[in-house]
Amino acid sequence: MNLIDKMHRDMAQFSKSERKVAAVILHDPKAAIHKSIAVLAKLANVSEPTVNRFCRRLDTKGYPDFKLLLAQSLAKGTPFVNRHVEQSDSTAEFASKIFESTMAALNITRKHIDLNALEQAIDALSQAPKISFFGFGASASVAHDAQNKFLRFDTPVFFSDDLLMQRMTVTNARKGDVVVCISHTGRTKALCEIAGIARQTQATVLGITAADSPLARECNIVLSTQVPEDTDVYMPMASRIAQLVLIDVLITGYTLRSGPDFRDRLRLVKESLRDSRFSREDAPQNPTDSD
Amino acid sequence: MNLIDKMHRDMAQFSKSERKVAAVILHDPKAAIHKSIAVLAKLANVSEPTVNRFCRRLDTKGYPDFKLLLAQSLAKGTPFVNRHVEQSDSTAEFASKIFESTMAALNITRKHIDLNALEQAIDALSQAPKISFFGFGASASVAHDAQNKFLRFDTPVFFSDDLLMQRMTVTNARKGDVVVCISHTGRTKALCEIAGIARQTQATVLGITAADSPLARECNIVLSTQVPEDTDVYMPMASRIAQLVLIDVLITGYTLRSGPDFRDRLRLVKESLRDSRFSREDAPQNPTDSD
DNA sequence: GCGTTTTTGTAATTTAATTACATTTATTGG
DNA sequence: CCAATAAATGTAATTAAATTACAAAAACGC
Repeated sequence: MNLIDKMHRDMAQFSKSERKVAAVILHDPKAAIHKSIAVLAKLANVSEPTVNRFCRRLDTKGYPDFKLLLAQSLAKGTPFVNRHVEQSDSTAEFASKIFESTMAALNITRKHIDLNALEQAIDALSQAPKISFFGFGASASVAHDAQNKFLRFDTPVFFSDDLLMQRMTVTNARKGDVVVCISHTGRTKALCEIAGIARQTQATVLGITAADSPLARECNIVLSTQVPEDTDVYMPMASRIAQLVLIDVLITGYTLRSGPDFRDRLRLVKESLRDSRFSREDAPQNPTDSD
Repeated sequence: MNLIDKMHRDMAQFSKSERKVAAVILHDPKAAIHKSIAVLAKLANVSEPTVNRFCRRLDTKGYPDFKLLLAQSLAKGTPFVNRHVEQSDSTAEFASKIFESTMAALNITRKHIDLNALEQAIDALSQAPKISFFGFGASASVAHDAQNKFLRFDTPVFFSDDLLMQRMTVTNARKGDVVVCISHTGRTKALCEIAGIARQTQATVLGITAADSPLARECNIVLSTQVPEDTDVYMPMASRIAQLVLIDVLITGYTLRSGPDFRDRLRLVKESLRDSRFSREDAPQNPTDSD
């Protein structure tokens, strides 16, 4: 476990002097790893053995070992954090922030993924006679993207951003069909309605949305994208990426479950794209590319 | 820079004894960080000062400092790597692999981003009387997504997946207009053609594509997505995510450059979406959501 | 308030790391 | 091939750092 978290957690159990040591270290852990036990003791106004005892209390072999673990905690600790873009940011700064926020969002989504729901979702998709994708606004393009991916298989796939078309399609869903509803907030009325209609047709409704949202309650299976609320400053960015990667996971599961036969067909579809593009100068044609 | 990589890189310049030290450390770096200088010296069959000198050669303050940096290198080391999905993977396994590969791709793209090109791109977009997005296949949905984002501003934006529409639009481009061409491979013939036409109209052609590709050569500004070739096993996944995040960076830059006035307008657009969704039970309405 | 336990500090000890210097080993010009 | 020189390595001494043992002080219960 992370040493810094541990220090925060055990703070209550520390003695007065130990708390002083912890405070100095936590104030600037990066600097602390370059201090000797004597310097640190002086900064905390305690004796050297107190610092040593403090290290032992945190299950380290001694001060040098403690510094080593602290250094590792710092290096590992929260690799990517969500950082807000500021008006004053340089191009390099806000670019980095956006990349890191996105990576942080993916990391969180990965950690909180409900494997059970994921398996159910892949099962349902694998056996579905028909699959349709719904979403509005930014989620519409996620739905569109999902359709593109599933088009490579021979299961009929539907997507439209037209409300009437959507309602018509979903009304005709049959048992076993999968209706995928995508929404970051899970509070888009039109989409909840679609999900509701789908439920009545006995189709399997799969939500890629916020847990415990109105939409989630309409769904049979929910894959939640637990992206922190404040991730998207001006518009949904990281949350949408998380949705897309979830779709990637779904289609990978679908492909794996379809077995080698289907994967051969997939390769054929890709090879059919060859003529539409320039050949590579330096390397053999790669049939896995597709744009 | 990573100490371990550094050791590998500088191996040739090391002296005989230094190489012995390096070998022992590299053989099991994790164990090395818990050894004293005496133990390490004995293992490498060299004297203690030789180990010390070795540390200094790697620009560390001494042996303890070296161990600290080594520990950090180990903790940090390749946080996310591209790992292939195998037929035998469990759901948890391939899900993790996809998430990590995507994060790895983003990490690489972030590192290799050409800040100069990025600034030029944002400048061009900020001043463009008209912006259009082009892409085929998987990149079409990226282009579509880009259009969605830019629609929130009052600059005219165009996107279509119809080849004729695209050609018509691009033919009418004026100087200052920005034509954004998106392709993972950069070898899609139709897109290169579009880019070529755009160039003749004196519009600024911005490519989000592979460096040194046929498409890249047609562009005025290139933002390259340096995703390893083998990232996308069955279909473009990580590369497309990288493109999307690049779009996010572009629009953020665009928004920042537009100043506070435009950002107010953006908020108004978002607030206009309120009625279309359910209110939050537990928290105030968040005007930044939009799907 | 007194005995007990816990906490903290002082001083001594041990261990580790570094420096200064000597020796060996390679390198080059004649 | 052999000095002369430079580079590399090791030995021993020095210094710095960390730990231990023990004593003093503070906190706690009765």
